Amino acid sequence: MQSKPTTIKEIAQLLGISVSTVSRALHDHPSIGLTTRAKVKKLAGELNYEPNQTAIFLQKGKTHTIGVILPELSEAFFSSAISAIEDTAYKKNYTVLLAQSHDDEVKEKQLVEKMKNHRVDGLLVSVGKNTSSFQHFENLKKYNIPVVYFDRIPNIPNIHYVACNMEIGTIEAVSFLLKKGHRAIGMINGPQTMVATGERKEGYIKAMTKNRLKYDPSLIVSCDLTEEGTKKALDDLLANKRKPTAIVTFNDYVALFAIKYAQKLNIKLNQDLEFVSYANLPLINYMENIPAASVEQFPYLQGQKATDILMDLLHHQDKGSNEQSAYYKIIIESQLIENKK
Amino acid sequence: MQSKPTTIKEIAQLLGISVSTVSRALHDHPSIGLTTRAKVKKLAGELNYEPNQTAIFLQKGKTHTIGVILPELSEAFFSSAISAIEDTAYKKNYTVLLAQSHDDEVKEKQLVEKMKNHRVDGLLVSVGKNTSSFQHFENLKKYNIPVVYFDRIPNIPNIHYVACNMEIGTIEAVSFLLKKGHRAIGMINGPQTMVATGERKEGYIKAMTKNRLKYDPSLIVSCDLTEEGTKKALDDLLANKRKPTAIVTFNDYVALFAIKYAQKLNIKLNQDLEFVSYANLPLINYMENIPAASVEQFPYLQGQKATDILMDLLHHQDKGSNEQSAYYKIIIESQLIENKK
DNA sequence: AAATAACACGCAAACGTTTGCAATAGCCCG
DNA sequence: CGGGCTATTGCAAACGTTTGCGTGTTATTT
Repeated sequence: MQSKPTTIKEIAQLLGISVSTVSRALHDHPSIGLTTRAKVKKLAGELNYEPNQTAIFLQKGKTHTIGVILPELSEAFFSSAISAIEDTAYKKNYTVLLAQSHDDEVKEKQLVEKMKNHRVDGLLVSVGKNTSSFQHFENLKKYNIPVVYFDRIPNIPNIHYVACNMEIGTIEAVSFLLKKGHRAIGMINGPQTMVATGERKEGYIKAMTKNRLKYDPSLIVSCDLTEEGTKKALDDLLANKRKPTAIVTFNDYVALFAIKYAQKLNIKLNQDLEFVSYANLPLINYMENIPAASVEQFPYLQGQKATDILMDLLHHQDKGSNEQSAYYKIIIESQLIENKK
Repeated sequence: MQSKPTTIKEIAQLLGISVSTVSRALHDHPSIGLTTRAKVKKLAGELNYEPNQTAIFLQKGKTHTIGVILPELSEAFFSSAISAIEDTAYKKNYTVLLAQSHDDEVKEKQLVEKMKNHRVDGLLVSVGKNTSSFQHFENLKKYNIPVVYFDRIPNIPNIHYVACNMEIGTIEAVSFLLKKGHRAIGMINGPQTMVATGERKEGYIKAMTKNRLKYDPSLIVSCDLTEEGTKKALDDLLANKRKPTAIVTFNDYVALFAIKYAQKLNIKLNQDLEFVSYANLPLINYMENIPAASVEQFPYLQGQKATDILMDLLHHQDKGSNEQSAYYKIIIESQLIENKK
């Protein structure tokens, strides 16, 4: 009962014709007669013939498969991105090979090797936060495997990437609060080491100066993004000589920690203290007490764009050959979204 | 500069020996002399030789790849599960091919075909909530592609699966509410088509009878798991002649929809109405108004076990041949977790 | 009616690897 | 010194496709 899948060879034998004819008939090659074509297709249908992709891969040197390497599948941002990637790839008839680095540089390197051995046509990467060398990715160029980075991109030249710029969104966020009358606006920012922390700070300052307001450094505090750290940061801000009436937080997790803590301190939300955050969590839709607005980073869109770029690269790599000094550098502007309550 | 990957053939040519010798040398075949073996390995190292998996796949008929089909990658439960699957597969040197059905039966069927064409060695499946026929999965048996179902399992015999039994958790959940003094306990259940719906209902009934209480069918309502459906279900329950003081909801999404709606109706949470739910969302930790308790379903563990089973099947399928009437049926007991607020 | 074009199909190589079998060499032993 | 053995290596088929080229048949042209 354990039937092996039908092969082109069997069809050929059964019909008394050659394999090449069968192959061509199946592909509607013009040089095959209509009657033969019909016969072949009929039998193929009856035998439930499905081409063996591995054989085609070997023959064509293309696998119609793209690899995805990212830090953590279970993080909301990435699971949303991978969802987009899979959707987009599926539409173009590509399959996705998945792997997570857990922010481990060594594992990341192994995964690149593995992807190469599996002969993926291209790679989508969001680099681990500890990754310092990007040679393992750069090596792929030699093998003509294009790489598109997204969200967490390496700081090196000559790469394709799509990322989200936090500055604009931050300016919008601060402006939003200013327009609502707030003047003392606090910020619970991330660790100094992260690029995103700098972008947020810059955005904050630009928004203030654009509105001819003085920038008060004491209103920006760092935070390690844990619940405890958030509490401490909020305490600091509330103890400031200029007590903020609104706070921009590094991300939704921090915002929710802060909101929870503020409630415990009997602070009236959206009255004594208003929050604006960065949307890492799609789940915010399900909640009652949420930041008044969020800076959206569009994980789904990022995944989609990155995949589109990769597809484009895959379909044009034969032509432009070595002259292709053009690199995709897509910046998605973050955008403030007012949360409906 | 665009070097093609090194092949075994090139190594053979460079060394003036045959490909078979190279192949065997690389695999430490005993019949190859030590000196040749060393020479081959040295050159292979220098040329950065990596075996072409697609060729090996074709030759061996095995791809060392497992397919995963699940409804929605961006749902917390599944992203946690896929994370476990990838981790476990990685340890056994397998790669995972990923696809989401979006609960669309037609797409699910296409994906099965695609997986088959890609010659995955085995399949991990969580079926879509509307899937009514499972023939597309059953067909894989003929091709000797083992399937392990997890979480959302079809109600058919002779399959391998790992699932979480909702009954125990539900009994615990209802008992928890009874102990708190509730007598009119409502349940917003899922669609009748899902196995999990039945289990919840059974658990509910058992908990009631165990406590010598009468089971009132009007207190259990179905729901399509959407926000609108949830509102309607809650309306129904609140209009019941015996108005419930506590409600068990099908999952956290439903719970949060219900909680949001209840607040809009000015119902005092944890006072007029208490909720218990099933934990699909790790993010519930970040929120203020949450169900009093949740039934944990261990997505990571489920993914892990399912992958282990599949690995086991893959490594023993040659032997037992057709005598294997033994099917893995792993039940993970759900467990009530009281949410700290 | 002969030359030519158009059509339909088959042959065989190629993709990179594995592996059963054959072949060669060197060696020991009688 | 020849027979047999072992240790090493090569040959070639196989996995399932695709595709350039060649060939035979039929239809069209002048």
